Amino acid sequence: MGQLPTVLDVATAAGVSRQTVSNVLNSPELVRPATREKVESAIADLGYRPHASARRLRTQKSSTIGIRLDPMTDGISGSVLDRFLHALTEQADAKGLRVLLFTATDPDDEIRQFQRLRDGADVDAFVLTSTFHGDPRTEWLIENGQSFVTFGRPWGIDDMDDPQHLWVDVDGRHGLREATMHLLETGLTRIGYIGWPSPSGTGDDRRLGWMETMAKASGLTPAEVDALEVTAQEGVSYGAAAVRLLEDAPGGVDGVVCASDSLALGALIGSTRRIPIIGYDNTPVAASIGFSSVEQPLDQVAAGVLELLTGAHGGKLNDDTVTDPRHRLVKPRLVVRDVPTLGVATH
Amino acid sequence: MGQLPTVLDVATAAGVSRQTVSNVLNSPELVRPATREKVESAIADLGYRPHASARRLRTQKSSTIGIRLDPMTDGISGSVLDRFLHALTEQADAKGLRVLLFTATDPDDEIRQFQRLRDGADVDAFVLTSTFHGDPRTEWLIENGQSFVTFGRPWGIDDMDDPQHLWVDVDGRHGLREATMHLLETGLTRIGYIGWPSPSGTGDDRRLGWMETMAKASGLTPAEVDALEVTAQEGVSYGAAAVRLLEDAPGGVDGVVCASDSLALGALIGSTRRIPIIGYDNTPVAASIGFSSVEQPLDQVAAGVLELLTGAHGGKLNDDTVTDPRHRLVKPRLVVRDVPTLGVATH
DNA sequence: TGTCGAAATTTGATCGATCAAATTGGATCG
DNA sequence: CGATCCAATTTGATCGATCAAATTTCGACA
Repeated sequence: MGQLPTVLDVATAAGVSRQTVSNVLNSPELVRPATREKVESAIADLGYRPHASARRLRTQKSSTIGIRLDPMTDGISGSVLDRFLHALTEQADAKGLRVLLFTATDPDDEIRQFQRLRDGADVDAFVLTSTFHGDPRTEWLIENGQSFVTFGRPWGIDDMDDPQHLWVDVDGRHGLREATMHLLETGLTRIGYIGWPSPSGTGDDRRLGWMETMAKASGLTPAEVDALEVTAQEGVSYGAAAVRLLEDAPGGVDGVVCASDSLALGALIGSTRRIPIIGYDNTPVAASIGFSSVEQPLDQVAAGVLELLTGAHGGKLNDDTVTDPRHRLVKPRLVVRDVPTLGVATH
Repeated sequence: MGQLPTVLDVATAAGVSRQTVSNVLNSPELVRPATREKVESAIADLGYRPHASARRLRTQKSSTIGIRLDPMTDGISGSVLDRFLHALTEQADAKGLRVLLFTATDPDDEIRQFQRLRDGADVDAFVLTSTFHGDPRTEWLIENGQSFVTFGRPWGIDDMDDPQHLWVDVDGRHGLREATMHLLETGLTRIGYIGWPSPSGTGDDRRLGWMETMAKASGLTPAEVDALEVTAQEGVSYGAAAVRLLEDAPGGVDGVVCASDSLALGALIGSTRRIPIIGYDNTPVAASIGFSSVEQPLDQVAAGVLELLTGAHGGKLNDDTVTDPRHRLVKPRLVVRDVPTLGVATH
């Protein structure tokens, strides 16, 4: 009860040497099956667990991933990071990796944290979220040879195919194609779009999905399609204002797809007619209120991140092994729900 | 560029020994000011950072706190854990502590994780959230002499004052007193309550706040007050159904306070008259839609947790030092917002 | 000025694991 | 049957820091 067992205790119990125990753990193929079994049962008997810090000191690896906890992406979609974090932690666990959190007030501060965590050998890779155009963080990480993967494409034109930049992202364009197509298939024609002002990497990508679907399958003229787009800042009240614009315009709208659940919720609240509205992110709000939304497959994103991180190049480029692609683009899924009866009493 | 500097490098540069450098870092009072300055400037020059794993190996402490990431407290209030986590990480950082995440599928699995993390010397304390009556986790932690603090009181009658159990919690009763009083002060009388079915530690506590305020300040008879309470499961649709019950009952209601924002949102949606409704948690949804809600001071909770953890007894009981209280009860704050115009077009 | 005790600093050992090199044991083959 | 080679295992050294004990320096005081 007093002391935790060490490799030496296990070795003694199994009648072998330290190193053999270590080998059973790290390179089982070097150990004869009979020996391995002896050691394994000794490990089980003593309840031995390797001492993480000792191992890290020796190997100079931490088996830990650092991720910044955003200062609450305030608004409704904060839960996306939350769910991603959960998926990441769960799957990292399964691979023997730990997830360490940190916070930062701004990108420069975040870089300072990178430095601190790297120097302390606390983490050996980082996962970045909410990347943006010309992000100084990825630049720093690349320059300093740090392993990292971003959740989100680098939106700068040049960076997108930078072989040193590993990324995983969700194909928002595909998501909005699905959403738009879904409404068109129910017989509606004039599908509006409420999105964020350009330029916005993610926003422009989603918008494109709506636009190309409308061009192809709505039967409207390009000018008519253009008139069905409204841009609004992120936020429920902006969504409400936007939907009114669409409804009051000549021709009106039959349905609306939005760049976010916040906008969709606003649209739902602001709408005077009961038209179907589709959001993005499938947040708990969408589920609670009951409107359709595009769901990001965050477990697939997490899996992708870990694959890239632990893959052949271990997050670092290795010029000759160009087997795996250096990024993953996963497809979101439309979750269809009935139009909710917002603000209308049922009795 | 190649190697990170170690204590020895710093010592050489400053013309002192390893241990002196170590002392400057850990027990500055042992070092003469002149020497300390020399060492400090050497540290700055070389950009030295102590190697966390080496230190942990030697001291047998990890300076790391483990916290379980809940499997998405699905519903709207998930963001509470999120915000708590953020506050905790931020303040832990400031104290040189790290926050390590883990997940678990059920309490037993969580106990297995405790064991794993303890044995690997990965963490030296745990923070538990969502504790419940007769929680096996706290039992295990106490039995095994593990440091921990819970966010949430132990609701079992016996456990509440268990000196081995450190906890921090939010005074929900106070929060509902404030909310109820606020509505009474605006001249309303019949304030209804939508809460969770008993027994529910948190729920019963909040309900009490409403009840005692009504008894004292509403001028209604106990029977009349009783009639203003409706219990509902957590969830938007249940909140909507509950508010209808209240409105349709003889006498109706002038306003409603709820045990959660989900219920409040439901009440808002389900309500046919435009009565003020107050939620609990001040989630992003409350802020977006714009209804009043009771906000938990999560940064104070985080601060309390860390104080207890790093305090005199370091999270572990030390029978003779009974100076600090072993728990903190912090007061929430009512965030007042105008009644939203849900589902009513403004033009 | 010399002595003594406290303060400041240094040296040697250690935490628990893995790496690198050395050693042992077996099977193969001329 | 003995030399050779490969597989399996062991031994010694090390990662970077702190602890414990030994040593030096310093200041006060007789």
